[in-house]
Amino acid sequence: MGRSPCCEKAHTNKGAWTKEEDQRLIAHIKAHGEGCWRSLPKAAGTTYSYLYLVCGLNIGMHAGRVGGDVDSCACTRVGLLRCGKSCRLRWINYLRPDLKRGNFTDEEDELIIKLHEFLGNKWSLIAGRLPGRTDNEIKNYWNTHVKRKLLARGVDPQTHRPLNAGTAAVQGMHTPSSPVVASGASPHQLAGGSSCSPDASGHSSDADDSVSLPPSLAGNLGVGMIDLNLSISPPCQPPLSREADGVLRTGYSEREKICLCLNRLGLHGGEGCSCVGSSSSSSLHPASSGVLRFLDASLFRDPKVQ
DNA sequence: AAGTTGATCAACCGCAGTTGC
DNA sequence: AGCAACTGCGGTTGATCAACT
Repeated sequence: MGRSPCCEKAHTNKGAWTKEEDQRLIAHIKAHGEGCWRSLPKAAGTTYSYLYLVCGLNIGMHAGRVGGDVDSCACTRVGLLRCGKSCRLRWINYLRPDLKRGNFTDEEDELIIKLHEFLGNKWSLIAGRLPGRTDNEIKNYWNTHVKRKLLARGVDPQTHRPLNAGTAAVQGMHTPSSPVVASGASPHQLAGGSSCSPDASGHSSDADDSVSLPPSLAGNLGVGMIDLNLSISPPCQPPLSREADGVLRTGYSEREKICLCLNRLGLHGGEGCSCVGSSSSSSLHPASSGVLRFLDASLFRDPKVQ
């Protein structure tokens, strides 16, 4: 069976959040930051994060330890008895100040459809490409609106194939379970480079950072290149670094990029990398047939960490 | 006006992956 | 290395509201 619940059922509220609970959560996060539910108190034996979060609104820790004197704990006075998981969800899906409210635009609709075609039900990845939208929101929107929209178009919302067409009719198409990626790469790995905005021309500023699509698929999507960088907004700022020649440059160095040579991860130019010797970082990688070459190091940074 | 049905979406649950001891 | 605990994700549920009968 699965893990035990993240928190004790006793002493926690469930169901809809009240305004007061929202305010307390917002105040706590403003004071301590989002990361608070991760940071456990170390000094008091076996503890649970929700206890820290709950009581962090007031005195710090829920009676010191699980099984402690709950009645004497400020939690009971604070009145926000929520499991940390629930707090996180409430914050991410509802209280975060950068959330976009209101209906989805047609552009967002189409982007969701395209991303879903590539990624399947990877709602968090899709949400990462729609600033201000949450995975939960997109998931709900997909299930209530987009599915129907696609069915009305005669498209299977799961496979993105025509509902009554044979497989041969859409050769070159792929499904989320058989994505068009470099061999050995999963849909999760179908990522471009930095999350920097496209330049004024509307193209990615670095050809390496986009994913080339086979003509059949590109035609279907109505695009030639689609930027599938899946890092979470805000857009990255490539680091400023001083190179060996003493000159300050921005951007990621070749060795900061994760190389997919030989279908394994490693540093570009490192052991097993067959890129070495290629004249330019923009040249197509022989192992990836140009579909996917690098996962930029920025993808592995915690976007919340500035 | 009351009851029923359908749509929407916030919140919960369980699991997998990750982290820290 | 192994285990316990945490985090984050996707699937599902259930409360609420609007439209309809």
